[in-house]
Amino acid sequence: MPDSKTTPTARAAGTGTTRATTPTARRSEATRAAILDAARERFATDGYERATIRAIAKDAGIDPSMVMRYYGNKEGLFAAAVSIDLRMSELPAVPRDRIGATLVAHFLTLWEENEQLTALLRVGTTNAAGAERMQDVFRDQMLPVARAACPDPEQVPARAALAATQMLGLALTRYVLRMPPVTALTRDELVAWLGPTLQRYLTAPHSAWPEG
Amino acid sequence: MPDSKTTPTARAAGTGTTRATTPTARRSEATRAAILDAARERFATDGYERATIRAIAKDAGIDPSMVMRYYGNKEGLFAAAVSIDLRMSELPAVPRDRIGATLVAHFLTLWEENEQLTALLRVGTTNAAGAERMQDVFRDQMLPVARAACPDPEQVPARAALAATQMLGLALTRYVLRMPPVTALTRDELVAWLGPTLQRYLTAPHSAWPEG
DNA sequence: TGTGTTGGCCAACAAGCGTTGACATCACTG
DNA sequence: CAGTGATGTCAACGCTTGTTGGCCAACACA
Repeated sequence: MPDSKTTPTARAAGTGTTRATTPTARRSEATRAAILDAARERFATDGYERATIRAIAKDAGIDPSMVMRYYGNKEGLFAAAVSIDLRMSELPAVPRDRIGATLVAHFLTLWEENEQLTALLRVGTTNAAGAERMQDVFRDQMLPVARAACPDPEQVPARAALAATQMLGLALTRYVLRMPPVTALTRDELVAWLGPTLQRYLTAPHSAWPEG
Repeated sequence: MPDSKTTPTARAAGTGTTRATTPTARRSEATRAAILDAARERFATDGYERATIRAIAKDAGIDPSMVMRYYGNKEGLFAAAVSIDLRMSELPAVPRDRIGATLVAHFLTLWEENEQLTALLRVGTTNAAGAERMQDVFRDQMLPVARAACPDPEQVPARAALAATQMLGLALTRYVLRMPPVTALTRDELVAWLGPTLQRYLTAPHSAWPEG
C-alpha cells in the first residue's frame, strides 16, 4: 500500500481480472487490504471482543466508518479477514509411516507464518461463529488427510479428532498462551516428540477400539 | 449455603476463625456464594469480556452493585471465582508405567465436574491475567507430578510441557470448542488413546533429546 | 468545463459496559 | 426503644462500543 499513491488507478486498472460493476478501476484495494491486515493482527492478539473496530481502523490509518462501508459490520470483517487454508496439498509425498512427523512440521510452519490461525483459535474460544468456523476447517481440510492415512474409513473421524486434540493443544499452549516451557521447545524437538503421537493416532491399530 | 437461611447468624458465629471488624455474624455468605456460582458459570460459558457483571448479578438474583461491594471490581471477582485445584494428591498410587492412563482419567473427571477449569481456559485465551494464572497452575501443580514420574530432573519442564499440550488440547476441543468428533469419543477411548501418549511424554527416553 | 461517482472524514447516535454514591431496610445490641 | 452497622436497591455517572448519515475532496469521463 505505501508508494501506491503515485499511480493508484493505473495499478488497479492493470489487474483487469475481476470486472467490477463500475468500469472505473478501484483505488480502494490498498485500503481494503490495509484494513484486513490490521484486522488479522488485532483479532490474533486480542480476540474478537477486545479487537475493536476503532483500533483496527487506527492501525490501518483510516476512519472506522470505512470499515463498515467495506465489510458491513464486525462479523463481516472477521469473516473477510480470516480464511484458513491449511495448504494440505503442499504436503510432500512421504511413506505412510512418516505422515505423523510430516504433519507436525507442516503445522508448525503454518502457525508461524500465518497469524490468521492464531486469530481463529482465539476467536473460537469466545465466539460461537468462530468455533463453527474451526469445525468447518477441521471437516473440510483435516478429515481428508486422515482419510488418506487411516486404513479403516470408519475410524477416520475419531482418528482425525485425536490428531486435532494434539495439534490444537500445541497451538494453544505455544502460540496463544505462550507457556514458557512450551515455547522453549525447538521445532526439531516438537517434531520428534509429537510426530510419533500423530502417527499412532492416524495409523496405528488399537486394542481399545470399539469394533476391535 | 443452602438451608443456611434458618440460622444464618448462628452458623457464621460458630466459625470464629476469622474475626471480622464487626462482632455481628455475617448473613451475606449465601449471597457471596451465589455470586461466585453465577460468575463461574458465566466465565466458563462466555469468557471474560462477554461475562458481564450485570448478567452475573441477574443470575445470582441481586443487584450489580453488590458484586462490587463484595469483590471490589471485575478482576477481583474473577480471582475469587476461579481458584484451580488439580487435586493431584488424590491420584491413586500406581506403578510408574501406568501414570499416563491414570492422569488422563483423572483430568477427564476433573474437567467434567468442575467448570472453573473451563472458565480459566476460556479466559486465558483472551485475558493476560488469565494466561498467567494458567501458568501458575502448571508450575505449582503440574510440574511436581512430572517430577515424580520423570527420571531425569533436567527434563522435567519439557516433559511436563509436552503433557500439557496434549491435555489442554483435549480440554480445548472437547469442553470449549465442543468439536463433535471429539465429544463423540468415550471416556475409555480417550484413556486408551491418550494414556500412552502422556506415558511416553513423561517417562520414555527419546533419541532426539538434546543431551541424548 | 461540468457532472457524477468514488474515497474518505467528521460528528453523532443508541446501547451497553464497569463503577459509584445516596438511600432504604433489616437484624441485632445497648 | 433508640441506635448502629451490615444488607440490599435505585439511579446515575463517565466511558467505550458498533453503527449511521451527512458532508467534502479528488478523480473519471463527457
